[in-house]
Amino acid sequence: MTTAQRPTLEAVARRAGVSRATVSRVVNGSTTVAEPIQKAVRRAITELGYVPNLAARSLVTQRTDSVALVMPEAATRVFSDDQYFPGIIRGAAQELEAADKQLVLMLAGSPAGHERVERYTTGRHVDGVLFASLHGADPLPGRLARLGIPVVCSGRPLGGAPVPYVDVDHIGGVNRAVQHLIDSGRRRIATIAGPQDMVGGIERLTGYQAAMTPAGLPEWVAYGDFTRESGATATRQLLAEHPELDAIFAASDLMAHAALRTLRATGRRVPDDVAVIGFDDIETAAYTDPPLSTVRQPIREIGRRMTRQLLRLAAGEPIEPAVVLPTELILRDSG
Amino acid sequence: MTTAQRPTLEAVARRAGVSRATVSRVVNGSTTVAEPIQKAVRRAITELGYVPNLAARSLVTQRTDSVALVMPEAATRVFSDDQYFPGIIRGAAQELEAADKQLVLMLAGSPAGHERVERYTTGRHVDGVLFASLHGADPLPGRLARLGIPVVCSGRPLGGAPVPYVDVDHIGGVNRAVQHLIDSGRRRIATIAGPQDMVGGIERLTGYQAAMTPAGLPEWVAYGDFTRESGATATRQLLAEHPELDAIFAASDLMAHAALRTLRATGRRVPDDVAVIGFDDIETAAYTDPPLSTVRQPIREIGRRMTRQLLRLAAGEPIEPAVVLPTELILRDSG
DNA sequence: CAATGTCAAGAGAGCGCTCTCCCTGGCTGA
DNA sequence: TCAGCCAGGGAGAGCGCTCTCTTGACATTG
Repeated sequence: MTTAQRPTLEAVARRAGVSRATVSRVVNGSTTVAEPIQKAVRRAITELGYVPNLAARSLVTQRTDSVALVMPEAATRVFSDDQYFPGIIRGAAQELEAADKQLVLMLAGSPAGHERVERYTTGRHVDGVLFASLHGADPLPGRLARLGIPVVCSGRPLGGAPVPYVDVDHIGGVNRAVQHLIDSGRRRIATIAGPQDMVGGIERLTGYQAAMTPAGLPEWVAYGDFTRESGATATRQLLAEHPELDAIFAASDLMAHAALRTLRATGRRVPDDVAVIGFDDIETAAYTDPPLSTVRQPIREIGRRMTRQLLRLAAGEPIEPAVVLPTELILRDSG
Repeated sequence: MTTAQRPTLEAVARRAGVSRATVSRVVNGSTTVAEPIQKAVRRAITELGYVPNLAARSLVTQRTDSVALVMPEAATRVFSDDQYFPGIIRGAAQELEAADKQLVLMLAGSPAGHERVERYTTGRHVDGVLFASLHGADPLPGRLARLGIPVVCSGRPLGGAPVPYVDVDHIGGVNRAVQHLIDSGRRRIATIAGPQDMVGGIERLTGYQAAMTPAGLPEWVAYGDFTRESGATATRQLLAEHPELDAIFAASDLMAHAALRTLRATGRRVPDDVAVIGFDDIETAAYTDPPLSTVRQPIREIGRRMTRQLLRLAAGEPIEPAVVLPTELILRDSG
């Protein structure tokens, strides 16, 4: 417990011999305060160690200077060792720091968590809400948008809610990757697709098809959920159904990593017998055996752009409804 | 922009035909309100969609119902693919959710960031502060504690500030790991130590020494900063100085992973020629080649316990100044 | 030289909530 | 019967800040 009461505007004003209003003006950077008075006020502020009470400020300004970052992922995937969420967090934190706003992190894995997020965000306890990686057609972003609360999603929201989003060019990136496999002579190219209730999962599969169909090649698909375990299962399944396959595109690096191991366990050499390309370019990708070729997506940049869009929205500025960032094919040794 | 003004206590009170005070009592769960009135108030609340204004509440209660989680790591290491921070975040988020409090995330990598954290936390904008993984002897936790602001650190704070903390048994875990190497016949055991300005780095080295010295074995130390790059460099250095080494204990799994690869690149077999044991038990550890033996630390549990301690502190309850969680030796194939 | 304009600074009204009184009325017990 | 006592509910004073409105001092103009 502090014994010393925190100094208030009033105290600063008395000490500087001015009114509360003037101190407020100085604190908030108004230019209409004469130089000597500004100096006196600032001195009083440092002498007293004055820090504005944000609750009081919020009460009158109707702003909170904080934004929520919601991660509605199932607990298993969030924070597995893929770096999606940490990347988004860093990008967002960086932009918010520049804007001097706070980042409130909310995990909405459980139904209770989701309800809590809803209560909190609809209660306008934040100036805006960032959604990282929606699952399925969550109605919450649309509902918030309709309430007039600024919202930006990472990844195009399924269900067609008119919510601004930032995403990467999944289709183009995967298309290039699969085209590269075709160009290097592969003809029996399978894919481990991601979950089909997430836009990333859907579009990466579309990208695969967009390269395979025009080439007249057979499309072999197994489904995973982006994790290593699911990647191993899917690889075994593909090998059982199509033992002659000579390449695999996996919709995540974790699944690609598992494919690498599973292929080796069955005596296949990578890339000699089977080429493998992943998606994400996680840190580990450069350290697999062999190093993994992959489609890089600029995760931090997604977080940054989302935040910038949100801040504009909150400031009442118009923004484009969709920002799509480029992906890049990183060729290492696996394919 | 919302056109509809948010309903206030006043509005609910009018609708329910009671006073503001009574509504407040119902909202805050006072028992001294008669059943029928409670019902009426609750109905008015749902009908109007009333959500309390937290700023207004904070202003009078002097609580914010939020706690800050500060990550003062250098940008390079935070959120590399080791799972320390995500783990802490999840653990903390989980406990805070149960207590219905918010998690405010602050990255204090840069000097500006650190200054921002200081301003924010000393300004009492949160009910308590969690520090994850201090670097060096940061004076901030001690300063906050002296201001009467609840603080809990992950890892014993260097510099001897009397701040409660939650840590794992680094020394015991490493000791067991190195002892295991000795027991399995290794005699030329080197270590890749972590940064010596972090308590984890220091104590893991101590653990190594605590096993080696009594056994009368030579102590070979190279230093890294927990990252893969530093692990590779350290391994090369150790091999140059002691080509005859037959085991390496690395103070992080990332460094151990790099050691695995570097050893293989020099033609050594793991574990036949050189055994390797890491620390952390990150997800990737089970997927290295060969799968990595390591000392597991319960990261999520650290986050949970820190938060529990903090909440107790904030509630004015007494807590033990240090909580030390056990570590566990996980034997896979590398050593 | 009076009238007007300009700009800096103060006064004061809330923002939406909690919480401490204080009042009311229905019961109890002597 | 009536004082005495609660439990339940209302009144009202702020919490610390922002912001509009107003005042006051001085410069400018006809």
